[in-house]
Formats: sequence, C-alpha cells, structure tokens
Amino acid sequence: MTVPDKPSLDGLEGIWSTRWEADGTYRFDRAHDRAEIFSIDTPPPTVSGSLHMGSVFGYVQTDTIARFQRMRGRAVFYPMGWDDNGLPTERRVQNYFGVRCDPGLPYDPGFEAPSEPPDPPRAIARRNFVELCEGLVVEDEARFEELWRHLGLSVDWSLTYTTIGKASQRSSQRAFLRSITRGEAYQAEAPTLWDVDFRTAVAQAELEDRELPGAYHAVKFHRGDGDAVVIETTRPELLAACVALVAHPDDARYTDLFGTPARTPLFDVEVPIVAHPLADPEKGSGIAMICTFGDLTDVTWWRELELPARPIIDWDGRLKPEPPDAITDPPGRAAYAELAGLTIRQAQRRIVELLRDAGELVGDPERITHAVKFYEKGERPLEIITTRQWYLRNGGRDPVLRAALLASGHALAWHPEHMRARYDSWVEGLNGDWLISRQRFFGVPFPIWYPLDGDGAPDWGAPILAPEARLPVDPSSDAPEGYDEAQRGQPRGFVDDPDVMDTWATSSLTPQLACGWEDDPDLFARTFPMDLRPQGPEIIRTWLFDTVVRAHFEHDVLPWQHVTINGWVLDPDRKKMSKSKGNVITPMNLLERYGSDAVRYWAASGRPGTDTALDEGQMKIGRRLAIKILNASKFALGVGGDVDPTATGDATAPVDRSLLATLAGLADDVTAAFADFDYARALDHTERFFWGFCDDYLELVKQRAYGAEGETGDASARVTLLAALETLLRLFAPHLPFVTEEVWSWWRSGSVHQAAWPDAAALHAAAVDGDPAIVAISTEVLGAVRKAKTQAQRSLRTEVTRLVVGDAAARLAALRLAADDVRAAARLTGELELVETTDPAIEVDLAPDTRG
RNA sequence: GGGCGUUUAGCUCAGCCGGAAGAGCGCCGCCCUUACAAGGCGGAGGUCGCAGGUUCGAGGCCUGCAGCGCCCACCA
Repeated sequence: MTVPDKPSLDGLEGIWSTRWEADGTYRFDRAHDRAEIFSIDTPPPTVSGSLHMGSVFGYVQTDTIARFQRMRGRAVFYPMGWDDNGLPTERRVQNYFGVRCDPGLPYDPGFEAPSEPPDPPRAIARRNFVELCEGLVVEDEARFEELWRHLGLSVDWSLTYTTIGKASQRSSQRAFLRSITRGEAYQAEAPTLWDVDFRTAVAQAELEDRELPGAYHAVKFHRGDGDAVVIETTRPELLAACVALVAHPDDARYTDLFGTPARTPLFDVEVPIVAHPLADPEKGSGIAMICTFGDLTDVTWWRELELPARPIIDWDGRLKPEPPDAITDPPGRAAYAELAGLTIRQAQRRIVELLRDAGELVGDPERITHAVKFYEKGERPLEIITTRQWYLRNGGRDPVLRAALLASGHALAWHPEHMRARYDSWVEGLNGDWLISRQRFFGVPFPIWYPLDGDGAPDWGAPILAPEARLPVDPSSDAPEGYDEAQRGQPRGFVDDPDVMDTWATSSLTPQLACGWEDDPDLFARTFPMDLRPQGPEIIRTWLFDTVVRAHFEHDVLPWQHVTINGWVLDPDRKKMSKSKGNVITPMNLLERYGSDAVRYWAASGRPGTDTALDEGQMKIGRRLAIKILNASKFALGVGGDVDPTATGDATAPVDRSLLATLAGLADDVTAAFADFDYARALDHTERFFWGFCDDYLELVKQRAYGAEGETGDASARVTLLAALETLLRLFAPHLPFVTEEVWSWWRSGSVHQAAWPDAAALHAAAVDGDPAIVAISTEVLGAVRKAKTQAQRSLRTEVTRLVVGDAAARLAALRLAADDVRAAARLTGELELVETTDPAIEVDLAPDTRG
C-alpha cells in the first residue's frame, strides 16, 4: 500500500487515461451472451467544428451509465463514431482552404491545397474536394478523441467508426438498395424546399421558422367588367408565377366570382378564381394569389385544384431569364424582362416600383413580421422548386406506416418519459415522405446509374442498381454492370446519379454501423438491437425517428430498448449557448482548470432531460469533493493499515454496524437510481452520504480507530472505515473515474472500473442487526457540542465538562451504545447524563476559557 | 393555435408514495481540530409563481390563470 503524503488531483487524467488504454480496461469482450451485454448507440459528434460544453454534458451522463453497467457485470459495448459526412464538413473545408467544389472540373492528381485561403475561393474538382474533406476530418477526429480521453469516457476506442468511412458507405448503400427493392425508396419529380445558397433540396426535418420583417402588398387583379379584385401578398415578385386566385368557399364576398376569370396586372395573364377551404377569410382581403410556389399552401392548392405550374425561380435563387409561356402580351413580356435574372429581393423591389407606376398597387405596403421557413443551416428563406429527388417512406403519406411508427415510439422506454411527446407530435405532423437526396458532394453517393437512350436522354424510370457485392460504389467513377466506362454520357450508355444522400440517411443506421451489420454477423447478433440510445432533444425528429424508420424497414424491430434524452446547457443567464452570442467556453479550458472529475461532477448533477446552467460553481464543488475523497481516503488508510475491507465480520461495535446498515441502504438507493438511468440521483445520494461519513462518522470513531480503546473496538472501527471507503469509491467510480481510480490504486489491485458494483445484500448481512439510529443520534449530539463550542467562539478541541442529553428512552438507549465514541469525539471529560424526557434537549458545559 | 416541461433562499438546484421546508455557492461569525486552511464548524436568509379545490394534513394531488423555456402546426 502506498499512500502519498500530499495527494493531488493534478495530472490524474494523463496518467489514468494512458493506463486504461494500455490495460484495455474498457475493451469490449464479445465472448458473452446477448443478455450479458449492454450496447450503447453513442451519438457520433459532428467533427467539423469544435466540441462545446453541451457535448461534454451529454456524453458524461451516458458514460456514468456505461460505467455502472460495466461494474454491474455487463460486457459494455460502447463505441465512438465520428460524423464527418455531409455539409458541415464541406463548409469547414471551404473556409479552411478557401476552395469551392465545381463538379464540372476534371480531377487534378497533383493538386495541393493553397497555403493561404485565396479570395475569391478557388474552384476545384469534386474528387479533389472530397480528398480535402477526408484529410481534414482525420485531424479533427484526433483532436476530439484526445478531449474525450481526457474527460474519461470509457469508450472502447478500437470500435470507432466514421459516417463517411467505407463500411458506412457500404451499409448506407445496401440499406438504400434494399429499400428500393422493397418499395420503400422511390424517385419523384415534385416541388421541394430548396436552399438557394447551398443549392440543394432539404427535408422537412431540417426546417426551422424564423421571424422576419415583411409587408402585405395590396395588388389589383382585373375582371372582364372592369372591376378590380384586390389581393394581398407578401411575395409580389411571384406575380408572374400566379396561376389562380383563391378564396374560402363560404366567403360571401367572393362566391359570385368563383369560376370566373381575372387577369394579372403587368403581365395580363388570365387566371381563374377558385374556392378552397384552406383560404382564410380573416387574412388580408380574404382572397389570395396562388403561385408556383410561394409557400407550401400553394403546393397544396396546386395539387388539389389541379392547377398549371408556372415556375419563375431558378435553382440559384434568381428569376429565370425567360418568362413563363403564359405571358404572351408584349408589355407583359417587357415587364418580365425588367425582373429576369434578379435575386428575389431585387425582384421584389423592382416589381413594387412597376406596380406603383402602373397604378396597380393600392396604398402603401403594410409592414408585418411573419414566420418564414429556413434551412436550419441556411441564410436565406427557402424557395420551392420542382426537382427530381429520392424519397424514403416514413409515414408522412401512409397512415398505416405512420401508426406503426407511432406504436414503435410507445414501445420504446423513454428517459425521461415525457420526451415521447416530442416524437409523437413530430410523427403526427409529418406532411410528406423523407427527401433523402442532396445536391452536394461530400456524402454517400447513390449507388445508381441511369441508361441513356439513342438521343442521350436518361431514362429516370429504369435506374441501374449496383449489386450488393460491389458496395460501396462511386457511380461517378465506377461503371455499372454490363457497361464500359467509355459509355459514360454516350447515347445508349449511362450516366451516374450525381446526388449524395442526406447525412441522416447514414446516421439513421448507426446501430447497424456500430454493430457490424452484415460485415460481422457474430457481433451483430450479440449487440443488436441495442440497449441504449442517448441523445439530445433537438434531434428526436431526425436522428431518433429516422433510426426507428430504418430498423423498422430492415429488421422489423426497435433499434434499442431505452432512449435517454439529455437537457440543454444554458449559459449562466439561462440563454441557450451559442457561438453567435459569444458565450462558448472551450471544454479543454475548463477541464484543465477544474479537473475532469470536477467537470464531470457538474455534468452528472444535471437531472436527466433537464436544461442546466453552465455553472463553474458546481465545478468548484466537484473539485472539492474529489479532493475530499483523496484526503478522507488517506486518513482511513492511515489508520486502517492493511485491514481487509471485506472482513466485515470484525465489525462488532454497534456504531459500526449502524454505519454499515446505513451504507447498505445507500447502496440500495444508488443502485435503484442507476438502474432507472438516473445518474444524478445516484450521485446526489452518494455525495450526501459521503459528507456525513466524513464530518460525523470519521470524527466519531477517530480516537477508537487510533487504538485508544483497545484492540477489539479498534479492529471493528478499522474494518468499518475501510469497508465504507471501498464501497464509496465504487459508488463514486461512474461519476469520478480519475480520483476513485487513483485511490483504488493505493491499496487495491486491478481497476475500480472493473470492480464489482457494491452488493447491497452483502452489506445488509455485514451490518447484522445494525441500527441506523445509533449513528443518527450520535451525530446529533456531536453537532450540538460543536455548536456550543462555535457559539462560545472556542476551539473544537475545547474540553466538555458536562453533557446532558434529554430524549426518548429508545433514542437514549441507542446513544448509550455509542457513548464511548461520543465522549471521545466531543472531548467530554466529565459526566454524560442521559435524561428521559418528551422534550428533547442537549446541554453542554465547556471547560473555562484560559486564553489571554 | 396545439402540446411538453418549468416556477422552492440573493444564485444554481434537490425534495421518492401527501406527514415538522433542504444542499452547495454567496454573505456573516468563529476555529491552525495529528485526513483535508485550495480546509473545518456554526449562523442569518423562504408567503415553495398566483387563485381556488380535495384532505386530519398540500411544495408534491385536482381546476383555472400567469411568467419562462422548448416541441409541433397548411404563418397568402
């Protein structure tokens, strides 16, 4: 046994993380049955950025659960994944190197990244771009791994996967091909939400609303009789795309007009006036123009009323160069020419001028603020553009599937329970299938080609699928079966599908990726379906839901039994942390300042699913707790010597058995809390007990443990001290892995993290007939003595000349069993008088003050 | 508009099944106590958001309202 003279927390992270790696402490041992394994579907962090305290928060909470399950005897399957696939990485590479991807350029094998980012960015070939992405993510991943190791995550680093890696590409492509075969994936040309800056379609799950200033413009439409119908619109620039006017069927102001034509101002195009219940009589003038497409309601009207399409917005967010065919009137074509090529903002400004000059605008625009749909990573409002895309069914237009997925959500065990409501409201609100194709570059390509006819036109309806044995394929450089590369782009040849999959189309397969689906059937059988999915609340609609969908299709099973949803980290002003607010503190900085155990203490104090303020005060407390563990351990080991902590048969003194009984109760509580995934409650119980143990029990038995009362009592105190210490270290180990391992290493063999979780039943047995009341009343008396000394402004060493305790008979009997320890701890030199009374009171007489 | 959560000491938060309001920080005071002065001991400090109700008894239950946060929604 080697106890340092001056125990310290400094440097424990480096020492122990290195040791754990060398010893394989957290290595998954697959030689267990499924029931003995606990598998965790860890969220793969997005590596193209920096880790923030929000990540630390959630990952620590999960790690405590992993450690508990490991000590409880499960073989814990705890891999880390890196999410390096997708748009965030593209953006980082663009900024970092000053490049942009131009798929039209040929690959340059000798390309080297510019040393300084050029402005404007340099255009490079797709393959060069992807290579830059692949290079940069490797660096990022190394940095992330270092932080996670420093934080003490008990991940098995030999199991790491990446979402852009070959295995992930293979699984993503395989799952997609099977979904085509089963009819779950399909291609359609349809109006889709489109980000004009990223130039890609986006899915419903990636939308967010933002409040934006706008204005109602009252615009006159003309009727044959010379009257005008005034509509109000926030999007006057779409006037040329107008296909109809619509009002509510019951709106008396317009019932006479239904079925009659009107003509657009400026462009003089005839449009019908139609009725539809979605038109809101309360809004504006009660009659609206339907365009191709101003919002999703336009799409609904267009579809349900079977209206023509008249698109004018191009994929780059500018008005198309040529007007719709419907504009035939020369002045109308001239008006459109004023707008062609302008951005949407420019076009809006210009058309308002034209309308005003033509006298078609009624009054001044009325300023309003309204919610507008954005891509969550985007900068300009989304447009709706008709494009050909791949979709995966998700219940958005299939009530049977939707009901099945809702049932899946209910079969899952949610922690906390109420988070299920978010899943329900998302699934119930789905308004279409999942759009999985993206017009981007760094992602998993669709393993698809299209045959070209004699004129070189693709047959979209007859895609050529890659065979599973060839996966992963890159259709932009691999040729399909039965074709030669030379036939690419030639009549009767083929073209590749140029799109990549939505990053969630890969991430939704993390259970399959981690568990070795098809690649390692033995591992898969032992780990899938998984036990736990931990994640944040903001990706219930994406990651969680999509994963349920994929597992439903591919395996007809829930991908996991339990899901834990962590809370947000708020800054001390209770605002959500974000970079733009400049309130991000780097995790490594805090880890170095307070120590990993202290930061973990803060994270593990946050209740499951509860938003928690970033509170350095909590970290200070955590640090103090860790230091206290060092010092209390040093004391216990100093007096306990080489006593075997498992020899609890020597614990014969009633006070000691009392302590063991309380400790057994603690083990019950902590085990129950952890089994219910409530790591915070577990920590709270252990911590509370530990401080009481230090302040009261240690003081109570200190003299006896030093050997002041003969050998029997001495041995009883020592074994109890060490048994309690040993148990407390194990109870703290999931939360404070470094300090507990450090102390464990002073006197025990192996790692505390591979030690067995405390056995409450064994502790109850060791306590025999231990009565918790003995420690309780002794503590109370000791407290009263301290209070008397403190209030007299005397040292705690001051002798007590007389101590009178008035209480009920049963409590006095309990106290009598601890009388010697109480005397010693109180420094009582005179009488201890026990007086039976119904009015409890404690009276303390101190020795005279002999100070100056 | 619908839903979920939340509201307890100056601050950050506990409070399990309804049974005498808690912790830490901060503040004030004291104590060098042979584990710990980067410590220890003690003290002050609360109308448990508001209004009703159930109950012998409510911070926990019921109803309504309000503030805050979030989720969802076809927002011209």
